[in-house]
Amino acid sequence: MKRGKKPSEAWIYDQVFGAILEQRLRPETKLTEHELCDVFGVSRTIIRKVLLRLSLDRVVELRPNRGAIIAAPEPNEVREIFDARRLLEDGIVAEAAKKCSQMDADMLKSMSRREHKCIDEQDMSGAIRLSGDFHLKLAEIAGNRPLHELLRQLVAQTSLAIALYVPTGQGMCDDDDHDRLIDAIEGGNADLSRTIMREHLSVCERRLMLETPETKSDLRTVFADVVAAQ
Amino acid sequence: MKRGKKPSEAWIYDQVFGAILEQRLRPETKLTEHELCDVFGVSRTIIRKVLLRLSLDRVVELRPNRGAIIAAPEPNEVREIFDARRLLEDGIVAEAAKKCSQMDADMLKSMSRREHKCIDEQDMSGAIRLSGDFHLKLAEIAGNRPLHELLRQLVAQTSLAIALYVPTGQGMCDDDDHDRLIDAIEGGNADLSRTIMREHLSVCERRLMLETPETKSDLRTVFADVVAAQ
DNA sequence: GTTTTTCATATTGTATACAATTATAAAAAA
DNA sequence: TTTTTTATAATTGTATACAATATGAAAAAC
Repeated sequence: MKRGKKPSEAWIYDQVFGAILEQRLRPETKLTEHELCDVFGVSRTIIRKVLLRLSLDRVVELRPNRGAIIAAPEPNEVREIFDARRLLEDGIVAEAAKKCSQMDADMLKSMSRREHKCIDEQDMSGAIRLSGDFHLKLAEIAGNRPLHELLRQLVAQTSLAIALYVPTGQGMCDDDDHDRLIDAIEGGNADLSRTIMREHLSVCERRLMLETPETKSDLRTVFADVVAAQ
Repeated sequence: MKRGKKPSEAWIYDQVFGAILEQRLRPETKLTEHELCDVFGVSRTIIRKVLLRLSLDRVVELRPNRGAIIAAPEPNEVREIFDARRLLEDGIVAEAAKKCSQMDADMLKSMSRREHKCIDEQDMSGAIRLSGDFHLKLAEIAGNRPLHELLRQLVAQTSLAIALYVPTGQGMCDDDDHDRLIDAIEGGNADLSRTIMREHLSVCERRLMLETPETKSDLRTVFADVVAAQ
């Protein structure tokens, strides 16, 4: 924690969100207000604001009178998030392709380089973060603030889903979709950009182990064949 | 206000939002926490939560150390909101056309009737609300919860924009776009639905006036009748 | 042995007290 | 008069106290 000065609400938000990305905080984990107060050295007033923001980003679930837990989106919900992103980013990337300046393109390339570096160093939470920032930068280039804010929410939820459904250490974005996207955008090719974006999001979605059932296992089902053989 | 029992956070949110829609609260009006506490008979804790939620919906602006005021989106921002809605609702209405059941269609028709009734009775805030609900119902039919939540935010911002940029009493939706939309959706015609929706949103946008009326309101006067009922 | 009840503890929800900051207005200087 | 300064009041930001609710463990009932 920061020395001397008290940590800000935004900083605490980042710390908690980061811990979720790094899977140090697992889904369903209870976030007790008093514990967070102790950890960060602030009052419940601040912690409650952080928890409210996280809950509005659907990263934690706020249950009335029963406190906050780390959210655990069902595979079904994750698919809806990706559907929503395909719709939004289809329009965003097309607009970005029209408006992208040389400075914008340079920034995108720099972000992509940093992302590759994280992947090389096995820093998966860093890679998830930078990947999200890359997509948000496109929304910024597209120049529609409401869309940028909406995508920010979807990216936060996607980041949680990746942290949940991709085993630690396993590669998520070891391809170079982002680089191909930059080329298409830099060339002002809106249609190609859209195709790559759509395909990119679908590839990401398929990499998630969404077939894994979230619900608890039924013992009878699990041992059905063993018992039958008896 | 509710008798005896203290008003809930959600109810206060609705009251304030409703007052904005009905233009009893004008843009730039300062929302002093203590005054709202007096008006609604709750502590600042509750009022601050309401203000935070309203600010996240961009209906009020929360300025650090300087309190909350009713938001006044610039014409430029309003255009971005409509751009964003065209993108989202293009996809939403196409999906709704595919999935719309008879029960859904009946509900849409019922909502449209109620909307026409409000317009006939010059109840403009009611009409704005019902129009928003109609669009949100389409998102519900489309069956994508994240998209529904994102559209809810955009609808709230649009409602504020309409309340701001359309003079009181003047018609906003005196056409029957919604009814034509229902026909296309009921017939499962996705492409036609998209065309109507796109055109509908553009017509709404063009109806808005680009002059900014900025008279502040007095909180006690605005909520006088609500409090008297207690 | 299992379930239900009861009670103590822990946790969240709300109100309020105090601190930090900003707005207002009167007094002083230009 | 106009501007600057300064003190006072008003308002927001944060911490904490108290109330309402939920949790969990021991005792009672079945």
